[in-house]
Order: sequence, then structure tokens, then C-alpha cells
Amino acid sequence: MKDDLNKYTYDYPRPSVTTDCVIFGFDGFELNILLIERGIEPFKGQWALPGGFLRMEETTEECARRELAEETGMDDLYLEQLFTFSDVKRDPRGRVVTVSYYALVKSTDFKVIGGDDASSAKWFPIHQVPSLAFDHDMILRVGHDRLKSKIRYQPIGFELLEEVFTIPQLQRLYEAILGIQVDRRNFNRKITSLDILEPIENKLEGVGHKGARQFRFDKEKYQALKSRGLNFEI
Amino acid sequence: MKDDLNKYTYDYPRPSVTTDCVIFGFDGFELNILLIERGIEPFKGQWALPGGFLRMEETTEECARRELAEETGMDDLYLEQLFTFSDVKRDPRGRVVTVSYYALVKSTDFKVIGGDDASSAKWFPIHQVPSLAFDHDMILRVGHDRLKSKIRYQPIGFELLEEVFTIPQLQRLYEAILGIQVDRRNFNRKITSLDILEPIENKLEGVGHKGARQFRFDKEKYQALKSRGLNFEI
DNA sequence: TATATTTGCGTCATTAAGACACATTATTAT
DNA sequence: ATAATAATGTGTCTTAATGACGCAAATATA
Repeated sequence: MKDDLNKYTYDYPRPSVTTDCVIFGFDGFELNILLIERGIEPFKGQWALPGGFLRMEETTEECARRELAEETGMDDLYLEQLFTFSDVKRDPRGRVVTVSYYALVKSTDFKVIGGDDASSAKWFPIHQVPSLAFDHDMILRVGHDRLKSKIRYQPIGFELLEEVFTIPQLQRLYEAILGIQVDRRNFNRKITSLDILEPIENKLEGVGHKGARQFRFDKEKYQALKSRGLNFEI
Repeated sequence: MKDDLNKYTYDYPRPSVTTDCVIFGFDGFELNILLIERGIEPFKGQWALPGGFLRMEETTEECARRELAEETGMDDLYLEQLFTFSDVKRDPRGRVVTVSYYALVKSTDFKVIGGDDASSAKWFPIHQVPSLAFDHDMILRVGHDRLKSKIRYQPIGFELLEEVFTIPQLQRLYEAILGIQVDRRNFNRKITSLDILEPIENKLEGVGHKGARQFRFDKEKYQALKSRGLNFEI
């Protein structure tokens, strides 16, 4: 379908439209970002957010999912629109408008693979991210800010944690996202009072100390809470 | 610059990019939306959000401001990006990606004028908006939802009220946005405790009853509160 | 068996929120 | 003038949430 060059003509000039994704993962200790090493110019060899050009038969969200599948092998993940960047000089190839998304994924859902255009994907701790291609530093910062504010009024965890988890693990997730320390006992009280946790009978074992109780999220209550929002001031 | 037709050719097809604006105004009683009556096809004669096509030398935000100035005569207003809509069939003229914005304006800053393309602009109460062109109903709903959630964690009022105002007026603004009734005395306590109001010596007069005290926002404290956020659970 | 480490539950003081009562002020009607 | 009306402003009381801790229980290791 794209065989002929110089095929598409318009009365007025048009920008290209692309999507880029800020993908957050949690390994139990740190918040991580998934980056792609660019295999082609511009910015060849530099790290960048996964993304690519919009096709005429897909929405920007579909584009983001497709590019993620192609470049990282991930599919069926939680995706939300972040912001649209349109600075005139943000891409040396010409005028490019980028619709950015952010995604929350369980670490184990993702197998690091090379992409389809000679690129490779890798997790980076949020505080050890190298300088990125294009204006992706800014997109990443906007994504992280959004996540930090979102966690204040919507439950986060289901999308980032394994199905079975402990409250201390959930607390480490909150601390990794917000970059602050919270009181263990108050966190416990707050998260329990939300009434979205289902206890599992067995505890965590073999950790060299008292094992924490295990839980899973009550999906219905979790989604209901997500819809009506909450106030997580911890 | 746009004299020749069929001038711009690309290797791959590209969507058009436009901006649309949800403009909120407050007249002291109701929340209003500014709409444009379309003077040309498609949807000629129907009401629509103000907006238009992106030019190559401007960002989407600059585009939104330019279109607003052209179509409604408004400039220098508070503008914030809302959402980007990219459904494949959202515009009968072809593939159009729209970056939407919402704006908060003081009613008196705006003089209703006809636009430059034989269209006319008019305020509509938020609950008496007619069926709109394109997918603008959806954009409007997203804009109103955003405003409702935003008011919960950022001060709103400075952008929508006159410079001098009373607390009951501010309360009516909150009630108009949220669509609920709040207790007068608790609202008073809450808004006063935010420490962003500067009292003016004279009261409101000639209103048939006790006149309310007048205030203005302390700009610095207002902006500081806006940056750090708040929790307005009223 | 003692020790270290981490988890789970409880307490207490402070603050904020929701529901009202009551006094004050300015205009209008008698 | 005086009373009635219709708002506004301040205060009280109860209940709920928050922040800062204390202490006991559980589990692997010395």
C-alpha cells in the first residue's frame, strides 16, 4: 500500500502524527521505564520512548498498542492518553505532532526482546534514565508527574503488581512512584480501609523474618473505586 | 503561500490536524459554553466548538489561540490541553486528528462577535447545549468532566470571576460547575481557610438585603496554591 | 534458645468535615 | 418609624480522618 513514493498530495501542508509511550514497570523495589535503543537516524544509538507513525486506518491509541507490540512484544496493557506535543522543531525530520500515552505493566508480563527495526528494549530505573532522543525527556517527565498525581485519586497497583501481593509490596510501589517514605502502620490502615483487598490464606515464606499476609485485589471493588475516585493523602 | 493546489506531497498519507476549544464562562448564575454556528459545510448551520486547522509554523496551543481570536475575538485567556481525538471517521471530510483545549474566561472579557468565516458565536448554558457538529458533544463532555475534577484539587475562580467578587458568588460558581448544592457556612469556612482571599473594604450594595463582603484573589498565594494543589472535598 | 528483622494491631492527640443555631445587615413593606 | 424579609457571617457540636508512635507476634539465623 505504500509502494509508490510521492503518492499522497494535499492542498495544504500537514504534519506527521506519531505516538510515543511512557511505560512504567515495577520490579518490587524500583519504578522502571522501558526504553528503546534507536537503530536508525535520527538519534541513532540513543535511547528513546517506544512509538511510531500513525496509520490512516487506526486511532492514536491503536497506533500506540501496535507500536508497543512491534517494538517490545507487549500487548493487552493498561494505556492512557498523556499529552500531545506539537513544538514546531521537536523532530529534525520535519513537522511532527506526537500523541503520548503512558502504560502500567506487570514486570513479568514483559519479555525484553529486540524490536522489528533493529532496536532493542530495556528497563531503566526511573532515576537512572539516560538523556533521551527528541523531546522524550520532557514526555517522560510529564508522564511521571501524571502518575504521581494520579495515584492520589485513583487506586494504582492492580496494573503494576503481580496478582498476589503483600501490603508491604504495595507500599514499596507507592513509595517508588511518589519518591517519599510513608509510615508503614498508617499505610496499612489506609489501604485496608479502602476495602479492595481480598486476603489469601497463606503467607509469604522463606524471607528470613515474619512473612507478610498475601492479598489479591477484588476486581469489582477495585474498578468501582477507580471510577468514583478516592483521596489518598498518605 | 497556499496558492497552488496539490502542492504538498508526502511518501505516506497524513491526517489533518485541528484544534477545538471548550470555552467555559460564568455569568454569576450559570456555567456557559461558547459555541460557533457553522457557516459552511459540513454541518452547515449546526453549532460547534470553535477551532480550525493547524498551520505548519504554529504549535497546537498557538493554533487554538489564533482560531479563538479569529472566531470569537478573545485573546489572552487561560488555556489548557484537554484530550486528543483521533477516531478514523470523526470527520466526514477525511482523516482528522483533533487536539482539544479548554479555556476559562471572565464573561465580561468577551464580546460576542461574528467570526471571519460567516459564523456567529453565542453563549449556551451548559445544560441547554444543542446537539453539536462532528463529535463535539463528546469533546464537550470530556471538557466538563475535566473541569469538575480539576476544581477538586486546584483553585478555580480567578480565571472565571471578575477581579472583585463575593464569597457567595464564588460559591455559586462551584455549584454551577459541580452541579450540586453546598452548605453556605461550610463553604465559607473552607474557602477562607485557604488563605488566598484579600478583603476589600466596601461591601456589595443595593441588592435588597445584607450585602456580602467583597474580595479579590491574592495572586501570589493563589498561584502558589494552584501549584501545590489542594483538596477541595466540599 | 536467643536475636534480628519485619509484620500487624492499637492508642492518642490533632485536624478536618458535615450539620446546624443564631446574630447581623440592608432593603422593602406597613 | 417599625416590622418583615432575605441574605450574609460567625460559632458550636459531633464524627471521621490523619500523623506519630508503642508493642506484641512471627520466622529465619546465630
